[in-house]
Amino acid sequence: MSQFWSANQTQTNSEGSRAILVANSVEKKSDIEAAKLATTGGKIPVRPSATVLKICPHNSAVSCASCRLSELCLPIALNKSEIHQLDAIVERNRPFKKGEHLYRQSDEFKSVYAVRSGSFKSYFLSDSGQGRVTGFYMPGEIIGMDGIASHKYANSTAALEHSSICEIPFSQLEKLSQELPSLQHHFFAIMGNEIAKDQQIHTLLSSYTAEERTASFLLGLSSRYARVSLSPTRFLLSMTRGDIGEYLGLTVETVSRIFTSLQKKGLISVNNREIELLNIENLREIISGS
Amino acid sequence: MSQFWSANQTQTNSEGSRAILVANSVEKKSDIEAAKLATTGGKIPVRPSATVLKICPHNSAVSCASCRLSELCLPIALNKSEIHQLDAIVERNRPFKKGEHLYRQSDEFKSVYAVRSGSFKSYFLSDSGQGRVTGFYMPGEIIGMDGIASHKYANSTAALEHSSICEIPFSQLEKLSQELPSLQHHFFAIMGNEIAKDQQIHTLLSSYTAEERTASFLLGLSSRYARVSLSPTRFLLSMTRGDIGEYLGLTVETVSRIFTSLQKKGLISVNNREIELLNIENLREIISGS
DNA sequence: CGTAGTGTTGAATTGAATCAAGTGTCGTGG
DNA sequence: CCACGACACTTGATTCAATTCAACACTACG
Repeated sequence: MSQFWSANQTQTNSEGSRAILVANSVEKKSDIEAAKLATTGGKIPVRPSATVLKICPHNSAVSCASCRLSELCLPIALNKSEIHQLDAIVERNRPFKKGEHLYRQSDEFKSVYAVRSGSFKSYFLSDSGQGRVTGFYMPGEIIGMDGIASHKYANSTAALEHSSICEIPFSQLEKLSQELPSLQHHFFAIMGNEIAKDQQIHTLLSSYTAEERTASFLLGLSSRYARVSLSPTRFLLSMTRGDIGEYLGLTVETVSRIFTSLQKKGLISVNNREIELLNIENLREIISGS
Repeated sequence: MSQFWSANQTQTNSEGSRAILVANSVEKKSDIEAAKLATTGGKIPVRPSATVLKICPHNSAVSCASCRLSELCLPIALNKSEIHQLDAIVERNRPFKKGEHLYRQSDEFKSVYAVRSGSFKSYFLSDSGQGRVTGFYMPGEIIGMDGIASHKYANSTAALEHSSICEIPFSQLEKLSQELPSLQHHFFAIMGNEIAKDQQIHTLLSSYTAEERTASFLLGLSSRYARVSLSPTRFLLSMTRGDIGEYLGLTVETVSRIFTSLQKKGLISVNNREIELLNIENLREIISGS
């Protein structure tokens, strides 16, 4: 039994416990089994659940207060009563199937979304029809801020695997931010972070080689997996090589070639969507040695 | 007498009036002459000035209420009394000389800045010493939002020409946003706009050719000049070819070559830093034909 | 079980980088 | 005010990293 983690999985800390195996396979497990897996050894205490349903990572009945992502997502820095107020405006939609769209380019902007489980990609379609991936989103991350200024989403966003999200109507978020200074502060920070991140990618795209971009991408994923308590060294890619290429400004073929070349160098191990980072130090050196 | 406009210049609408000639030359004109130029035919009414000094584009005595950029910059959508409150927290610093730094990478984040005149570039220095330009900023635009999340600026920012700015201490901006819903709303919009803009550049860098990037850059400058009532077809570049290259992910040589090639095609006319867009339609076609 | 989508690998091509040599421009100090 | 030096820009020849084209293998799913 292999051990590659996707953002759909609940990784545990105790050695004895195990986790769900393959991306998108969650639904194939029985609720009972999923419950057993998820309740053993989780870092963040989960409210004793009335029904097993509560445990499924796509379950829409979790409140912000009980969500295991609460310390990464919007509720950070809010106190209990404030979280309760936030909770009231969050809409927990039905899960999204792989390929389903959260919204499409130039749809009217209404909400931002927090990823609860799974993952999403945003992409921009140019007039000439070809698309470019502008971002990947993992649990705890916020989607849709590109629509705030123009009241229309600038990108389309689709689920990469079976995923679930929390919808936060923006006008209500604004209203609440007016009442809760720490929410306003935190949302400014979230947007500032998005800006800083986008500028890093600007640097990456304008000066890094294909190998540097790819190494940087893998390390980025790694630390984002770590953030949600999944293994930073072994994980499943939810996106295709094509998606990665469109994101990094490379072709599918180049991405594939770089993966095999990094493997030959002993830095990573690739098997389809399964990635293992064997030597994070040397991966870092690839980037700084530019 | 040529007619190329820089962000330092005050362009007027009436045909009879003239404007200051060359970038960075403002200080060489007498205050009297500058005053005469600036007061004739300006679109936005300027308060009758007690001293001629008021007219200089770098003059720090202008209030938000009287600033000709007020409808582009932060005060947008604020009413008179609100603008007054904003005014109270804005610090109008001494002008910056060409090359002077507003802040440096990893300085403690304290303020965001609104460009009042001139222009700035932000750039990121990697460990390996080489820098990459992450953005250019023109009058009415906001600088420094990359520092909000981490409390440290992620970039360095320097003046490209003699320039002046309004400093807005961020903690005070937050406090005021708490009181003025429309300020909060507008600042969310400004940040959202920065995010959308950065994602556009992501697309540009990951799929456009050198020619497409350059055309897109020129058209972008053009519409930003138009925003501040300067000619969208004739302007002076305040940045070097090297800066442009670092921004677009190209080398100096390539930028230079593309400029001459676009000139040969009759789309633009280049003379040093003087740019004229001769055929905006065809420039647009270069981009969409990707 | 077949088909569409995804991934790999190789060979040829090419757009932009690099290397190199020059001219042009600006600001400074004599 | 001019001469100098540093920087900015241009142009050409060569190289190279990544794309393109092409053929094939794998996988996953109805």
